[in-house]
Amino acid sequence: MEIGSTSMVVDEMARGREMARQLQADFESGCSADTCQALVKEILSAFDKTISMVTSGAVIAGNGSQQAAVGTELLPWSAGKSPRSESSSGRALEVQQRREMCKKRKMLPKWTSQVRLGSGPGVEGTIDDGYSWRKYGQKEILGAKYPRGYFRCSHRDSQGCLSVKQVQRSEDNPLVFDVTYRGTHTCERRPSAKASASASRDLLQQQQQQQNQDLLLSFQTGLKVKTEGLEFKSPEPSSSSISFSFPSTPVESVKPETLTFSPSSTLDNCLVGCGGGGAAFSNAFVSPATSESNYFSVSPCHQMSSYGGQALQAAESDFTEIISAATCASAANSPLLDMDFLLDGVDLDQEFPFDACSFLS
DNA sequence: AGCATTTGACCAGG
DNA sequence: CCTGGTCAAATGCT
Repeated sequence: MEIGSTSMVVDEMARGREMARQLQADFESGCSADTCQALVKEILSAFDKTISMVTSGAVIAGNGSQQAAVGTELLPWSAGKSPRSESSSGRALEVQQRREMCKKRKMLPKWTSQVRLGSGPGVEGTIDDGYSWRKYGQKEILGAKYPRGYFRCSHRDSQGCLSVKQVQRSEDNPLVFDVTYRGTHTCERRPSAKASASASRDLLQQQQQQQNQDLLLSFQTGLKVKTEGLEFKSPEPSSSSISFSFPSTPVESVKPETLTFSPSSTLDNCLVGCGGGGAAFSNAFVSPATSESNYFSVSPCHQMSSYGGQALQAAESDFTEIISAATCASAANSPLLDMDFLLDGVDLDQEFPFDACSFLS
């Protein structure tokens, strides 16, 4: 975690403002899409850095020299040993660290998303948003019909990433899950996300072209996302990957499903509609963690090589497992932004690799 | 064997 | 004291 000061935050915000001005000027003068996109990335990067500095607790308001050491250095896990294995002398320190950690967690930004899954007995799915999550607990909640699952970023130990999420099935609608995120990702995205998506695209082109055309048609028909409240639109969010799987019912019978991200408090609505009997969904906005080109993929085959076990388990019983791999990385990394994507015009052959191997089985 | 998940226990806050 | 959140040993899976 980058240790920041107030001045660093201000600098970063000023940089973002300057970029926005530049973008406005370029818009008026009719700049190229590439130039605008580059500026957008820079702006988002500046915002994200700012958020990271603030939410990491690395900034003490009013005095940059009094930076609190509440980054990874105070966390028990960053010490490389189990808190409970410490000696008695370390016990007090451990308790103190735990208190600090709890306080800090409460200060982390928190928002809730509602994820709606498609219906049908065969619904299963998983999301690859470039982040990996590890389940660290499940708890029966008083008065709640369904248990709550607790997930943390699997890079917590290695990179000190504090992002966590809670997944709980909605009582009103069993197909809807409330996903509460806390903390932004400070870890690097899995580099394999894009590569695996490309591989599946190639596979698609070689083996499943005809079947997928039907699926694509169906998907395009049902997949419509509206954009509101955003000055500049991007047809594809950055570095996100979506894996879908579909019920073994005819494609034509699949009704569009919608999932809604509704970040609370400081966030406006982040509404994303997904069609095609959608399972789970995630998206990622332009992230500071990666400067790579935008990528957006949808795969009806749930990429069994990587997530098969999880998907199968999910299919068996609790959809919580589906969400376990799912994350709204966009919200996790860029909670200040609202973005809906109009995908009708997107060339799905290029950008949405399908692998219908499991879908057809 | 290494990794992820499960689950009972522990802890802190209200 | 109760509850939600987290830990970590046990277990399962690849």
